Amino acid sequence: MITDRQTETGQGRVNQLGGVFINGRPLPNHIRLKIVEMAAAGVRPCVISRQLRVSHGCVSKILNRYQETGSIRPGVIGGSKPKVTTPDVEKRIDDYKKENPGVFSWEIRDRLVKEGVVDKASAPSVSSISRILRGGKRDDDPRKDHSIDGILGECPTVLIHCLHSPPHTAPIVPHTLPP
DNA sequence: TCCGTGACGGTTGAA
DNA sequence: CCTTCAACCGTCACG
Repeated sequence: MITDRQTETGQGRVNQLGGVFINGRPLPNHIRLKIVEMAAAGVRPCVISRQLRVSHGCVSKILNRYQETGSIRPGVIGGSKPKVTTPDVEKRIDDYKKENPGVFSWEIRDRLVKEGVVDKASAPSVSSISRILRGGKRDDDPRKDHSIDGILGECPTVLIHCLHSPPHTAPIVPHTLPP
């Protein structure tokens, strides 16, 4: 059985501060907004944490992210990175390297094409190959920089303006609907 | 007391 | 359609 007051749906959980959250899922947008609003208004993080009943670790993280990226939104969850090479191709590259550790990337590319492992047109770039050679890692991760910070309409001036409205009015969320 | 950090248990979604 | 698995989540506890 689960402790605390969980909702019937089993989704809601309550943290040490009495705040509701859903484990594994981002905080709702209006709370993220509020955190940034308050910080912009000069409220200390510890106060924000207590008042909104969000763990200080989370407040810290969200504020930090906002400072770095200018975005209120959580990162992109789930899915896999688009792969430029198939697992099969990666294995071949690995094999070639094992046979001849000093091999150049362009040589590998040539060989992949020559042996018909890949089509000439769709062959991985030399830099892709060298990346695979180097790390055995995945290709580079431009995921974060891809984030488009404009789409939310989260202009700080708007946030501050929100803040100035009387506390009893409903929080004005500028149509920030997650897909 | 405040806050940065990372382990932890969790969910997600393209491949 | 089902499974994988690396990405992110917020909370908690430590320092």
